[in-house]
Amino acid sequence: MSKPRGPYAKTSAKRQQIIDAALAAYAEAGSRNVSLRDIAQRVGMTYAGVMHHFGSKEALLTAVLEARDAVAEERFGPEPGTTELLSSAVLRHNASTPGLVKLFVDLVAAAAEPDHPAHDFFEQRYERFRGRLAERIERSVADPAEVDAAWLARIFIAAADGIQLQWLLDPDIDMAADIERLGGLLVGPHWAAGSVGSAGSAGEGPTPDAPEGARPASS
Amino acid sequence: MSKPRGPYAKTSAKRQQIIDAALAAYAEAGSRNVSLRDIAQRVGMTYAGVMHHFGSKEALLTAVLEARDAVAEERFGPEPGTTELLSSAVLRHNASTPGLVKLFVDLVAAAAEPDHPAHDFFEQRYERFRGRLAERIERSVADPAEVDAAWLARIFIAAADGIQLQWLLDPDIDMAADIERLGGLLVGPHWAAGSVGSAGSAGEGPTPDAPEGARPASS
DNA sequence: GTCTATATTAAGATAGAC
DNA sequence: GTCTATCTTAATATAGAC
Repeated sequence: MSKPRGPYAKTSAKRQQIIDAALAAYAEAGSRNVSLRDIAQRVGMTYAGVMHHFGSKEALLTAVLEARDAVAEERFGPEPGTTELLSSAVLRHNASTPGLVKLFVDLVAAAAEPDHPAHDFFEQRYERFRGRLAERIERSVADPAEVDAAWLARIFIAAADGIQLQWLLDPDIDMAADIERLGGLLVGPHWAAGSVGSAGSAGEGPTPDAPEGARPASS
Repeated sequence: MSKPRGPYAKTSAKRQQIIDAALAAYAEAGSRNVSLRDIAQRVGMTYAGVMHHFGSKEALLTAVLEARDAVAEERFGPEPGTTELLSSAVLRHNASTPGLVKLFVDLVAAAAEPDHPAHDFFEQRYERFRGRLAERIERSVADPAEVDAAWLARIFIAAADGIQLQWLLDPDIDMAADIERLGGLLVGPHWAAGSVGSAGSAGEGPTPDAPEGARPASS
């Protein structure tokens, strides 16, 4: 997956370089006003050169989001479920990169079309995150039989996505605090016991280092 | 506001005709593959003719969403706050028009950009809906001092928006049931006492006629 | 005042030279 | 693997007919 040996090493490096440039472009400019020509210029290439590596703009943007996921996966390790509970820390980090949040919303909206290149990616991504979160919820409550973990997972991810939508229009909204509070209310004090401060508190806990690309289902 | 007398009557009619055509186009095709030329063709006009009436594509699309809001406002009457409680009925209706849901998500994502033509529209729309919902929540609970109505409004609208995002990718999700259940859990049995069945139940209540364009903050 | 016709600009996609 | 050149489509602006 990382650093392939062989004739593709150079290509892979270029790809990563382009992805980084795209990431930077969206972080700075927001998703409007970002063309493939802009991105190409950042890496000292032409538009056609970028197209050669990704085939289409949508493929490149999907690769950008995949790259963020990969980074998150690496940081949190293989233990399933725990990453999702960090969502308030993630939202806190996302608040510093509105361009990337916008990229996510833009792409997921476009990917709703069944024949969109990124459709399968997002479908599987949501499925995966819902499954993991549900599993983690079941293990964190006293009596798993009393909660509908699948429903809770859907709702929680929905709230996280939706609050980012509102935040994009009104940056004064404290996304992380709102979601943390919801977690405390929905699954009780066990929520986020792993690393974030106690639920219900709206203060900004320590949360050592919010990883670059970790989030439950929203960018 | 409606049916102006004078020289603009014909223009106004044309505008409405175009809006209806755009609505139909999005309902059928989804938001990709819909160009202003498609819409123009539906009303027997050229692209430039449509442009004359709206000035830009974004202005037209905003007008479409405004028109839906206007219809909802008319149906529900002036009583503030009650409309929002119908959201599960609205979501049930929205489930039949994925193209329009996609239009909403597409536009709101684009409108996150501060200089986007529809930015102010969405900003005010969310502000308005949050205010109304918060007010209604305060009146529906036993002790208003014990709930943070503003937070509940943000979270509830966020969940409604977010669940539609998931539904676009997985139509098997029962948006209305999920949100109804959340309402019952967050603000208790008083929730949706107006017209929808008792909260917490995932069944599909009667909800006589879901109006064309009513929804709290999502399309 | 309302619309058609046309031109310009920009972006994504493709073909083929090197 | 990278680039030049070209094609297609969409958005925008303008001129002028009725």
